[in-house]
Amino acid sequence: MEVDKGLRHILLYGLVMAGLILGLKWLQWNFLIVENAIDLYIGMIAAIFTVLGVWIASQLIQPKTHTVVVEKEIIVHQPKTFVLNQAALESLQLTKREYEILQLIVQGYNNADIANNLFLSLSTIKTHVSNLYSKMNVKNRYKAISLAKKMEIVA
Amino acid sequence: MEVDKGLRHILLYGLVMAGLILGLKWLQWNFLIVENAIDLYIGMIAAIFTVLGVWIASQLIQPKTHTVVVEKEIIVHQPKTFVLNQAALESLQLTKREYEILQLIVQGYNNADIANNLFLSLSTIKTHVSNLYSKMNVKNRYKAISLAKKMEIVA
DNA sequence: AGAAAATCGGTACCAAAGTATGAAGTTATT
DNA sequence: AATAACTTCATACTTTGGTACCGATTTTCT
Repeated sequence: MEVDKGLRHILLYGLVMAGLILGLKWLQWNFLIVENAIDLYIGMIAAIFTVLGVWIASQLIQPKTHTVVVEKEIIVHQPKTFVLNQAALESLQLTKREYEILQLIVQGYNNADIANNLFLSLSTIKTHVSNLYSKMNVKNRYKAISLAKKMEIVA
Repeated sequence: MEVDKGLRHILLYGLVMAGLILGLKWLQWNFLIVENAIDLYIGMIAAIFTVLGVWIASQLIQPKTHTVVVEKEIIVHQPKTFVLNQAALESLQLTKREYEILQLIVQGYNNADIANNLFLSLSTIKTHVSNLYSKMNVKNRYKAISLAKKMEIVA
């Protein structure tokens, strides 16, 4: 494509040149150019070839490419990957055990299961859970679960 | 800026022209151009002004801008819009009341709240809830909530 | 070393959740 | 009209969850 265009231009230029030379020859022999009229003749040639040069340049100048970046939104129905909200977790001032138990509560374990899981007595779990609720300012596991998820402190 | 540049070019062009004319005059009077050498002379002028034309054009012609649009993909995480899984819901064979109560349970209501909400007695709610759990094959509300959400039968 | 916090455990008590069973009225469906 | 399913309510009971105390270690921090 580019090469074809270049070739076409070169051929066109050659033909225009040939035509002009012939035209000039004709002018030269038929109009008995006087010595004093040589300036006018040269001026004509200068003007014609200037215009030719302008035309050539206009053909050869490459267009500037202007890149426009358009943002295309891709909506993905994908669960947000869990990122622990460290600040929120610290704001609750939970102990390690309390946080550990909270995570088990979120997973749906009951107190007895948690006790067995951690090799602790049921009373201990109850104590921890109760303290946990106090710190979270909730009154039952369901509220604790919702809050913990909303605060992004559990997966 | 644009105007200044245009003016500069016009002045430059004038000066170049003046210089060329002087040069040509000098060539004309000092080299005793023979009649037969007129073709060479004209050729020179043609070439010089062609180049001049190209130069002028290259300076003045604004390159055409070719706009290229590039799409940049941006992933947007959007919470899944709830779509009821009708088939899953029907597979449980819940009654209207049971499903209604399930929805309230998912929203975190306790049995007493549900009773007040539906203007029913606590015993009635307990009965419905118990039957509901039997059909869902779970033993408490937390499991019922997780299952209902997993089955996509509640928002 | 001493104080404070965290951990573990217990008892007692109450509230809520859940099960089992029965009964009576209503609504569909054949 | 008869049957089945649904709805409502009640009683009695068991389990689980939650609170309020308490005491005894262990760990952490100053």
